[in-house]
Amino acid sequence: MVPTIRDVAKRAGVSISTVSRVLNGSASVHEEKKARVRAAADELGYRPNPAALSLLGQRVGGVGVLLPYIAGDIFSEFLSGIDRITSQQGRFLMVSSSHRNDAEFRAVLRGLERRVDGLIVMSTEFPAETVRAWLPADLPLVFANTEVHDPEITAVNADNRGGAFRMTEHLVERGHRQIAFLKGPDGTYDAEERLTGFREGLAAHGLEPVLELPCDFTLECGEDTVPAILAADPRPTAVFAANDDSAFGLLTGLREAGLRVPEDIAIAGVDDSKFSQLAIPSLTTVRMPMRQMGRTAIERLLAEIDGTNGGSHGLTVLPTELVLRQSTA
Amino acid sequence: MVPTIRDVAKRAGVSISTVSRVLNGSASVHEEKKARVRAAADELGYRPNPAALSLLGQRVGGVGVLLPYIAGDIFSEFLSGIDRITSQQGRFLMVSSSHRNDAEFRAVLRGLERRVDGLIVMSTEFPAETVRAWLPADLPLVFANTEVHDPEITAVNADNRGGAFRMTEHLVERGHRQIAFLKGPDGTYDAEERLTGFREGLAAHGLEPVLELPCDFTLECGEDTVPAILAADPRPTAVFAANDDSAFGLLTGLREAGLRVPEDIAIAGVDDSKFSQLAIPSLTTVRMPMRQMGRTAIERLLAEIDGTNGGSHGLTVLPTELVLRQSTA
DNA sequence: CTGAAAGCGCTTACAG
DNA sequence: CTGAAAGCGCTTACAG
Repeated sequence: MVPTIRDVAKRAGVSISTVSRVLNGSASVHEEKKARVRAAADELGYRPNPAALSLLGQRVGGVGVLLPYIAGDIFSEFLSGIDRITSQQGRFLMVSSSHRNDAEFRAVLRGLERRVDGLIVMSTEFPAETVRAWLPADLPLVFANTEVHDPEITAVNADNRGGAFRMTEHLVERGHRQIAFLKGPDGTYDAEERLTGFREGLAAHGLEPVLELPCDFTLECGEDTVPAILAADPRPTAVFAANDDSAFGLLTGLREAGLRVPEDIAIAGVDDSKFSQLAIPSLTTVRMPMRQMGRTAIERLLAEIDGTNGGSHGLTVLPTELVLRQSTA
Repeated sequence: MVPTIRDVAKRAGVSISTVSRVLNGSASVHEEKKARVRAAADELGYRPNPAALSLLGQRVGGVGVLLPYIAGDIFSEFLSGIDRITSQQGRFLMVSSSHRNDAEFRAVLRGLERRVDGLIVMSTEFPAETVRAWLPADLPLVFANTEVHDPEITAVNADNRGGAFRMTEHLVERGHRQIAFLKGPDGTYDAEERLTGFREGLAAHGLEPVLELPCDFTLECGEDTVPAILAADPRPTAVFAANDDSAFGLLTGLREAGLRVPEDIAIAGVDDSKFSQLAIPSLTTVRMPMRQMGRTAIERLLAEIDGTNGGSHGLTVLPTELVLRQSTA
């Protein structure tokens, strides 16, 4: 069996209180006993039971992360930004995902909330205020990439809208007037923001959207959309896809249809995923700072947990960056 | 404050024992009280404190996953294979990674072991027997993609060696005699297995390796290796890279050097990562069944946790599959 | 300096 | 059927 504090006490010939004091350094203890306790604990490989600590209201040392879904290199960037810092601090990470409806979402939340010191939630489906209300008011909480209005809520977003806006301007500046948009999943925060940025970008130049096509961030739907794009009249000279994956799908579909990118049609995406520089042609895109978003989120969460944030809440918006490559050259 | 069983008892006008019995259905309770307890628990939003349950030796409901590192679409496939099943069962997932040396590895293990009902460990650096010895003997444990010899250990691997063997044969059959190999990180299980498969594949045809180049599974090292390949005498007519990412790096570097793939030099990888079919030329590769590996690992772990595995341990080797595309055509 | 005792939130024999 | 009590592994006043 796993040794308890009682085993250590017995072996060291002291009371469990003394063991506790030595191991936590919480009070002065006779040097000799101190040494005996340390030795006993070492020999037994004693480690306090986290459940007992947590019952006493101590920190559990864990941080929960809730993602829209685990798969995807974009999210693993985000996660590794968090993981680097938590594992450095000896904290552990609880990761959960796939919450399609609010019942599922709340179930996952319930499983997480009592087991961690704080939570990072990336919710593209529910606004921060809604999720906040599902959780105990005293649970440290940071949102990422989530719709938020209440300034009391701590959150870090990327400038989805601004990035899409500037990408649209870039296309206009390159002479495009018929620009189609490949949408992300309906009702999804980042997808909607990008669409809005696109529309605003066009409007800023007195243009109207010619074509807004439904898609869902996947390669497949990008590829499937090609016929609709080619059939459009007037046919768009550029397509701005709401993410890189669907842009890759476009690239493939267009090549199969015998079109050249960017000569016949320009393509742009959002994410700057690993392959965007490798694609042929390489993909012009809006870089989403996922790793930095993870880092910022965990830093703000830890500050909140440790009470060192001085009550500073509110939204941090990380800048996005235009990455110009061959697909719009 | 979060309501406790005591609050529910008070509200329902019964003892905490009765509350416990009602909520667990562990004994028959007067119907009327039952209803009162249920109502009180509902109104209060009562949920048992997982720490208390865990102190009593009950299952905590969690599964830990230890990965070499979190980033990478390959691992997120693995994770999502696990996550699908755990979240279906209302279990939670604790994920950890980045263990560069054994001290770090053991620290992560310690953080995990008491907080979960079982553990899935993907250890490319330490053999299963070693990791096993670092953990309590009674902790349900499944290894994935890890060197293992002891038949008592439950593990699921992909047939790295066989896949590399067949890929090598494929290259030989396509007429290549000067085949270079781009290695993975030294001392890493899957990388070593692939190298072995390569050598055995050559040997089976009476060939010798002409060039085995150090690399570390990254795009960058793949690209950086190109000069060495071009400088080799005799120059290889094919390069087999230990993973897709380094193969993509090769593709880029070779194109920049003005070589055509596969006409001037054939390229193959391992993984069948998302982008391999999108690359130009599309990449011939060995498909690693990461999602299935995750699914199998979690299924075997849950069987072990629930004691429904009938004591069946041992290694499952999932087949890998040759995916022939343009880069070796 | 140090031990006995209370208590964190629960479950489960043990008595009724 | 139901409550009081013990106990899971710890920490922390409380007395010495």
